[in-house]
Amino acid sequence: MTLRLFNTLTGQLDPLVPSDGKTLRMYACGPTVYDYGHIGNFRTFLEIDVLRRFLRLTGIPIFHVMNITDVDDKIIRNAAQAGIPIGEYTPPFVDAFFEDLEALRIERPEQIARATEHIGRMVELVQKLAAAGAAYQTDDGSWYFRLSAFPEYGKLSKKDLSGIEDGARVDVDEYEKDSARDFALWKAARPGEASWETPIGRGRPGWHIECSAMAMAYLGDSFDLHAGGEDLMFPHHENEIAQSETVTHKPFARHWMHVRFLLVDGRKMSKSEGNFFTLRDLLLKGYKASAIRLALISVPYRHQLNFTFEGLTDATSAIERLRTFHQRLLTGQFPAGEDPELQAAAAKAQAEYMAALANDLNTAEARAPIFELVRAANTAIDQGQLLAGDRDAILAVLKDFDAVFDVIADRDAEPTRRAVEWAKRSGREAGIAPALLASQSITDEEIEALVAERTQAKKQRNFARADQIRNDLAAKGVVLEDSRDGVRWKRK
RNA sequence: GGCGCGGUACCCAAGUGGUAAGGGAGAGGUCUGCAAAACCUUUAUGCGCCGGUUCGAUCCCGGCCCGCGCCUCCA
Repeated sequence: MTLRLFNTLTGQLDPLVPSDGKTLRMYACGPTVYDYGHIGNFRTFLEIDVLRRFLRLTGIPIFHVMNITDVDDKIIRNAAQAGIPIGEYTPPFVDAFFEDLEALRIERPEQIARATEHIGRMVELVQKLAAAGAAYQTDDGSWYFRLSAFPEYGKLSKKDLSGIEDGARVDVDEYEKDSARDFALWKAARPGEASWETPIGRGRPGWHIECSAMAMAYLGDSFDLHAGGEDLMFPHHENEIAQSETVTHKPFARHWMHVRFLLVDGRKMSKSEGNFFTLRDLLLKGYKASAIRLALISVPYRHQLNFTFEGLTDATSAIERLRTFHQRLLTGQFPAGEDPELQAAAAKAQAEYMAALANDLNTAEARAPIFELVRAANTAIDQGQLLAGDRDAILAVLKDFDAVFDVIADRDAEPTRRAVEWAKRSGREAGIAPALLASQSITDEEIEALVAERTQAKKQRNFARADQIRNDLAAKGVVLEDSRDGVRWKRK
């Protein structure tokens, strides 16, 4: 099964296959570590994670490089405000970023590349551009890319820049660029700012150069896929193409994937609008990491996703349904054998699931056959028709579902616990939802003991005591389910 | 102003030139000591509005209305 993925460059669905016939080599723009990641950031990383996981499910190995931008204007500004060097300012945010990825079950790329560790590569690239006549230095020592050196500029974002007047919306006063659209490759050192002494002068890299340099360092002049948020298409990715292809005269990335922005309550998320959420904000409100993951990946990546708390609640319920069903399969007793209809249903769900994802990662469509199978199987179990062979076939489908969605296996406790600890440690207790604190106030062992006591009470037909225990637990967000096979409990 | 996307039931949302997946929520029922879970029934003769093409359009074309994104740091 070959993934057909929309390619920004060609404007159509193109098959995504490794050009070397083996490993898919991809580069995805990572975070600028000036603050904690917000859900918009994570939507992009989640969608790229879906891509990775689906490729692997189809048997394609991946070599995925992700940069970490640990030097840029915002970092320099924030570090200066904090009164510390950028080398001290960014590490906590890098750690937090990886912790957040883990919480959301986003797989770590094979290669992480930090900008500050690749300055030499960037300098070499600037030198090559200068040698090619595509870069020039201004009086203050900064280097710029000469846009006129790359006639294909705009081919990714389909922009025709010929009609744009120099200086129209660009600040031309600061530096003496040849053309207002020329972009910075290297920024000359300014007093008090982080800088490196290099053959092209003392300074720091412009933003775009790092991705060109690091992508080529790890993936070569040409590679299979480059991905990122839609905002990066222009100018960031356009600039990467210009820098890279001017030097190599080869196509930079063959395939470009752009993830659409998410909206919050119908508006672009921004701090000034007051609709800005970090992952940690949501965890502290009591939403589970799995629900956040599912909510953010359930709308296909090329569509705007309108994030709401209701959507998070919906996702929570959907996950509960899947987990309850999964548990039912694992703990139930089923006679040996196979039911032809259920076998066919499982095979159909599997096929439709894969086909949906292969169609430009249509996650919304991919969910449907899974839930249809859940209903069919639940019905069969209720009627005593599900056999061991059917259970195995259905579990195999769920396994493939979770290979991409990764929400059935319950790993929600740890991220929440860590978020609460972090909040307490950093003076953010006010952000912790009371219900979450209540839930955290009881241990699994205490719950087990109360459940056992309730079972005893029920045997003695002391329903008053049994209900009291159930109500007490409910107050702490613990839900009980009685069944023939015993009592199952879960934290809401 | 330029470029682009979207408007599908109470909410989210997929989708196709031949008559509307899925999830959530609500209502009724089965089961249960009561619940929960599960299952069954139910909630769009309808897919922003108006024209057109067609035997037939939610899906194609044109116009209009509304919302959103990008064009500048931004995932």
